[in-house]
Amino acid sequence: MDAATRSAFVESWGSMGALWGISRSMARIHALLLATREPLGLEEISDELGISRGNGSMCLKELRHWGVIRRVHLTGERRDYYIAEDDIWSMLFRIASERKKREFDPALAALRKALDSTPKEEDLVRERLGELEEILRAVERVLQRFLKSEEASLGMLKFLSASVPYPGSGKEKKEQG
Amino acid sequence: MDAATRSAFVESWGSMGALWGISRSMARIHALLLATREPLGLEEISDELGISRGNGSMCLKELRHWGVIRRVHLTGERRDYYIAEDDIWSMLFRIASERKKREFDPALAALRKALDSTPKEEDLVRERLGELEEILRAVERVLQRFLKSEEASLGMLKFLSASVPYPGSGKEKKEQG
DNA sequence: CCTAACGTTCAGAATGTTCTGAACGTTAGA
DNA sequence: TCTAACGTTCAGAACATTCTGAACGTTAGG
Repeated sequence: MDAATRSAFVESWGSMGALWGISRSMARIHALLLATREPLGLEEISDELGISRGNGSMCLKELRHWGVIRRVHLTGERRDYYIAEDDIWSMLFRIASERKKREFDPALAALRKALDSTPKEEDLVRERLGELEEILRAVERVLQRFLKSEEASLGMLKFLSASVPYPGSGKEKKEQG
Repeated sequence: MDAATRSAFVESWGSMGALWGISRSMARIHALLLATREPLGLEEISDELGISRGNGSMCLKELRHWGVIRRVHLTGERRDYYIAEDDIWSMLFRIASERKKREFDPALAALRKALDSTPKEEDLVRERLGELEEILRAVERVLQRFLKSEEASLGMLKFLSASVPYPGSGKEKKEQG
């Protein structure tokens, strides 16, 4: 891979970090390690990306915490080196789980409480909050099924992308309790 | 609905704004309008939420732009009033479409380019980037199908939440070109 | 024991995002 | 025409996030 392409990949992946909610630097380091066969040390990484050692150190720590990179030791070398783990899916999965718990669940709970305490005569409000609750409940169910198991979810994703019989114009079935 | 509950709902919805990528104030205004039967004016909204008129004005404009609130005029009143539209789904749908286009698509394109220009002998890197590409391609297909039509997508969501035959342990089918 | 190479931490700097409020334009009514 | 009520805008303030780099702890080798 030529330098320009590698750089483009690193930067794009860095930008997309915002989509998962991880910082630019973290995402760039991850991308660099993904795109490099040899283990890299802190200094190399920081120099290559033009960031400070301190920042690099913190990002590497956090990436290890997410389980997406691994620290390795080369014989005869004192430094720590890092390589990307193979399970990229793991990171996406964990971040999704975390965000659901921290951002989605509390909002849904508050919505339900608001709906409960809305008096009968508030027709319009009940209808609106009810519609919203229905949507979010559906989202929640999908997420629950999807986030149940890290392995299964990847299979589901691939399955869904290929062949789910979405209801084109037929009516919906219900099989679930 | 009592004041405390309404307030809790408004604040939770505000926090969840981050999940869709809209600002706290915008989300809070939207929540307030959802939870109120009567149309509200700029001044009432700003006072209730403790934000400036300027900010309120801008948020209302943007919310109108997303099509999730509507400006109404009360006879004999000079002020503009606002009420929530019923299609909350619309906002979620449009934001999702926009973010896919702006954040997801470029990253996938860069990844594909990186993969193309990775020489054959870089086994490990090709494998890693290949896995990532496979995941993102699956995500893209799901998003494409899902974001095709605003109406259909809501039906899909509810369908998926209830009865999709995810591949428990069977093998995947392919029907798509 | 001393030194140099290295990793880590965190206070404060830099940057990015959101909000405020004063200035301005518009309109209805006097 | 003038005034007051209203909506809008945007420069800069306030705030939040991310990054830097100096200080520090640890360890290997001398």
